[in-house]
Amino acid sequence: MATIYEVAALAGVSPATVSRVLNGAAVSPEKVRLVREAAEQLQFTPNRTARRLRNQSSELIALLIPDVENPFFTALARGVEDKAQAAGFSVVLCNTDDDPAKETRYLDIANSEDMAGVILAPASEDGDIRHVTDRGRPVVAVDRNTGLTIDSVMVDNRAAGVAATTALFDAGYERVACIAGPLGLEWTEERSLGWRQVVSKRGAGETIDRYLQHANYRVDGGRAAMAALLALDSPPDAVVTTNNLMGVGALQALSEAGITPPDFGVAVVGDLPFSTLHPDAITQVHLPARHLGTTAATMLLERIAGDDQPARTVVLRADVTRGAARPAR
Amino acid sequence: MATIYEVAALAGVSPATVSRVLNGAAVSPEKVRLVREAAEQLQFTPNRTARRLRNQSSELIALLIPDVENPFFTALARGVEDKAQAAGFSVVLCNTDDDPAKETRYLDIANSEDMAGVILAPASEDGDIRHVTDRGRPVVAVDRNTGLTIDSVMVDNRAAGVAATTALFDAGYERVACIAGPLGLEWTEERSLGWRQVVSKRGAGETIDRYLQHANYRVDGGRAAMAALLALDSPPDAVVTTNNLMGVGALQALSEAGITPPDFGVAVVGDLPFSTLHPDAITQVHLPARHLGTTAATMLLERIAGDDQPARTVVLRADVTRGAARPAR
DNA sequence: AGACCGCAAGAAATCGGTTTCGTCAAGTTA
DNA sequence: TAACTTGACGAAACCGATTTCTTGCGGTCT
Repeated sequence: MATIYEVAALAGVSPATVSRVLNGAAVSPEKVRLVREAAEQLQFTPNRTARRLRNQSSELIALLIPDVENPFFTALARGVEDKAQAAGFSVVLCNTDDDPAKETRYLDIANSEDMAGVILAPASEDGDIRHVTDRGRPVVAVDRNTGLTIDSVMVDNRAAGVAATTALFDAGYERVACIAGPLGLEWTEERSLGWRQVVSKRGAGETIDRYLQHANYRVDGGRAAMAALLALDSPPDAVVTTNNLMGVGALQALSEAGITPPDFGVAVVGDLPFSTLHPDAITQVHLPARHLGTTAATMLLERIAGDDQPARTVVLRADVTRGAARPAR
Repeated sequence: MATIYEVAALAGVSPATVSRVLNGAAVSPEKVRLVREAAEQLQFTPNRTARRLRNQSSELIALLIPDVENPFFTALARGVEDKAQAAGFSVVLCNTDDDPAKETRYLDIANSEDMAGVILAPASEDGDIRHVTDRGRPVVAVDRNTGLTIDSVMVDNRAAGVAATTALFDAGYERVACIAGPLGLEWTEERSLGWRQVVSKRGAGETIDRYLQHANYRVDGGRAAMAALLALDSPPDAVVTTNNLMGVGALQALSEAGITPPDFGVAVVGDLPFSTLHPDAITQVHLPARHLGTTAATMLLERIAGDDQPARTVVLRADVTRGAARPAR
């Protein structure tokens, strides 16, 4: 690994001059040429560690997400990456597993690695985000809220729940259930509130609470909840799931019971990844995952560039592709 | 951000002593206590950049994969992460998009960031991996081969192709087609060779070449290829796809044509992510993605620890879950 | 012609740790 | 008691960039 000193020696100048050439400060054309040639010849790449120690900042952005295996978050990551790349930043992807301890660990790393900024889908509301913001490092929250007043990019979850549920009623279903995530997570509560709001107007009454299932927000949870719904005395004829994975689980359970949409209405808040179903059998409320990422990255880059206006919150809306109408009996 | 100097001043010792306490060198119990207290009081976290500059290495592992949105690679990433975490290393996930230029860029970054090592699913055989290995930084290739003799963890692709095809014949299908990736990629060629090997023994003869479709290895490619197969004069009654995404595409095309497995046999080399189908309708050759990751990470960590035995190649085998038999006509 | 300004470029300080080297004191051996 | 070993620990070098400080040269203004 050639150093700036070796380049300087070969070019017959001082290290300072080499640095100036590299960073575009004033140097005579003659020496610029000498330095360029020497750098070329030695295949010189500046050592980022040394540079960072001096500059106290790097071109690294940390992206903390709960689960790399969830397509929603990978799409978001792609969005972040695209914007970051274009601005000359690299993205470090970190898995928090929704574990506040892991999250804290990564935030500490972001600090001691002198990262330029952090984009965070927070595991909990009371994470140690302060560790980072206190040091003046910009942080943007994405998809979920923090307790702090920092830049954030959210989805209108209530509206998403409303849209999913409305689509099912419009398609002719009458007993619309909901598979929601665990209590205490804002995003899923908001979406199921959207469902409740529509059902209380257009639904069959009475049954609301029996038709609301809480599950862990993964595939197996959705599957179990769907099975439970089907086992009810008067089962629903349609279901809304508050995220993509539970949607997959619900469809699996239906498939195992020999039922295929649109015989049973299904609306998913989120995209069904790699679905092999006929695409318009199902209502999908497409969460703008990638857009969430690009927006967050843009905001973060602005902060890194020195923008210090008050914290902003951007709320994006989901758009819906409606599934088929309920077939006549 | 407190520095080691401030801690030293507060504790009334030299920075060297603080460093020794932190790194477990011999220091008198009394001073250890003083330093510990000072560090605690100042919330001292060592600056990783400075440490790295001195040590010329970090606890960072770069993982270069072609596509974070492909579940195969995210599962692999999880495997790497689990092992790395346990050993106190952090993983930096990088998307190469199968673009040799991006790959080179990230390899350069791995170098100039003084990363401890690299796990690489190579975009091409002639990438600039030398940049890294030449500097003595350990590199493990995973899933795909490089031209170089370095540690690598592979899948027995031929056997996977054979297993998928055999399962279909065993299930009673007679005209088994293959949807393969583009020519020139070893993994897909090997898998389709496995298919060819079985078909030439058990197949209907003649038609082999017409039943082999090449597509880009993504969902849309698989879908188009399946559509093309269905449009043949004497269409196949089953298909093998050489990866997961093309499998999804093929199933979509079938679904659009109103055909559902097992009426048409489908075997996928790879796992169908988030499948909503009845699970045993389809043959899946489960590639050990996560295991690939843990194995690669283990090998890399050994190298980082100083192991310098000759390059090893580990070949993992896939296991099969067989789909349903072909229904009688 | 002498004072002044501007610019290129080298010397040296700096970032914050780790590590070598040297010193000094306490303990050991002859 | 003198010579020697051992261990704790401070001073200073070091990692490789960037940046400030300083110097010296050439040109301009009066």
